Amino acid sequence: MTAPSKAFRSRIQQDDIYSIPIDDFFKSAFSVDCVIFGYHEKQLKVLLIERGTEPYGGYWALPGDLVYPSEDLDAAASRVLRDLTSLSDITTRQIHTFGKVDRHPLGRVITVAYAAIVEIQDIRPQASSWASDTKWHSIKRLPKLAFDHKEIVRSAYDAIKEYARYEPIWNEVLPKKFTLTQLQEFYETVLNKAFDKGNFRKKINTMKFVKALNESQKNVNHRPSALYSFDAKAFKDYRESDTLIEF
Amino acid sequence: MTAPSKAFRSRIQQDDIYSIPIDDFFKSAFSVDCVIFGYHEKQLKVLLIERGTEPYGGYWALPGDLVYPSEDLDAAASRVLRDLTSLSDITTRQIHTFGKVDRHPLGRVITVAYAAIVEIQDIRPQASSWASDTKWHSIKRLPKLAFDHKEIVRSAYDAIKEYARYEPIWNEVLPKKFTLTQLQEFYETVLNKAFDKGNFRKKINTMKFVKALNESQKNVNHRPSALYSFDAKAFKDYRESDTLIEF
DNA sequence: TCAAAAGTGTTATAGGTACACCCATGT
DNA sequence: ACATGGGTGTACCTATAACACTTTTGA
Repeated sequence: MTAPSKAFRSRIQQDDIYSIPIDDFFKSAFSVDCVIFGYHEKQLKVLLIERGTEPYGGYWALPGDLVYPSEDLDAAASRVLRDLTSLSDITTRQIHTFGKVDRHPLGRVITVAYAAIVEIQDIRPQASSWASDTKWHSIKRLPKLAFDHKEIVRSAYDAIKEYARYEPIWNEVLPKKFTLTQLQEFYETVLNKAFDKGNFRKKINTMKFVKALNESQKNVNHRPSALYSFDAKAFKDYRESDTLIEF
Repeated sequence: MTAPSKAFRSRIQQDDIYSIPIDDFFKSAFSVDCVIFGYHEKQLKVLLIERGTEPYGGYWALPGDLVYPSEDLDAAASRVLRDLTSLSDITTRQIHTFGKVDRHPLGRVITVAYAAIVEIQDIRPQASSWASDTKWHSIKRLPKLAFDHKEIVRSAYDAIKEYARYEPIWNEVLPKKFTLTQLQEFYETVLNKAFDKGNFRKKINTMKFVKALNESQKNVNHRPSALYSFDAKAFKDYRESDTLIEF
């Protein structure tokens, strides 16, 4: 890609900005930042990287990168996620775009925030090629973060709670076969809210896309739990119906 | 603002993109596009401008503009809205950011979509300084749109429906004193769904922030309706409680 | 037989849906 | 008196919440 063509620069210009040299509009950049939530046994965490360089050297920050000139925005988010976790096929959800003038001390950079949720055990720590140090931090006790990343995390956390209420995001985290207790613990952790066991199970029973298997746990020192799985086809049907269940 | 400093360009660069000249990251621009919904008497419309120049000359498009180098993102959206409608103090809501590589035929431009809703009667048509022609189009019958603007409108429409379910956005559109029928018509129009009169009124009665006034309509050839108004203080209390009402 | 967790049942209340009916005003 | 929209009441049904109870396993 070469410099923006004269045609591009004149065509894209609007009448009332004639007083500002058009080149100034090309002194900005855009990035993606990923809020990667990690779930494991009633713990919700966020994957942060430690910055090696200024600005905010030594601070913890969200993994992110500039978007390649010939790379779709969503693809950039998937790439950051993949480089850091070695996981592809993870659903990333665009959350919000942050564009305050002074949010980056060295220039004008707007950033598009994405969120994803993974099972912590599925990830080899330090798998990234470019993050100097990475660590899972409990969502409840975050360190000081670089840039406006605290605000980005807060926003992504709110968003993931909304997603959890309407979509089976637990399918991205729980094992293929899971127990209802595991499912309840997931909801309780993410939504930070306790549910009554009986009522929870009644509600799950109304969800046709949570299918009981003819299997149960083995070698537990209590009554073994029945195992359930996510039924993608039933979920598709449910999506197309108009009776939506929420938490 | 001058060209990005060497320091900025080297600091912002990440290790794994060394193969791409850093200058290429500054050949892009970002814009805001506004989906301005207009409501008036059971009609929901979108304000479009006619493009005078290529690309997409003659097409209808969303009002939008490049973001000024020293302008916050949200401020840019407010500016576009204000220039076109002469209205300030309108709530704009960021919807989504569109960043496909090929979405702008003349270069790499990502755009942040914002939505707003206004009362059509509040606007002097053609009030804009830079839009060659502007027109309200019914949400149900949109013309061919420039760029990916169809997708943006779709996305904003979905978002405004969600907002309507949880927030009193009718307060941005209905007169200070309104009737319950007007309120019901607003919901029916925006959500594209009919409600039972009695049940609707029962639900509204549970909302403490819709306050009955001791006034009624005058000079109507039927039983005059009681007038209601939005109670900002009661709404604040409601927001801080945990029992949220939705449609 | 005990601990631990799975799993079920009962009851009360709140909220949603459908629908019928009455009311106040101008013409 | 009638057309027009405003406004209310009831009966039914479903969803939710609180809570007590029974069941199955390994140790």
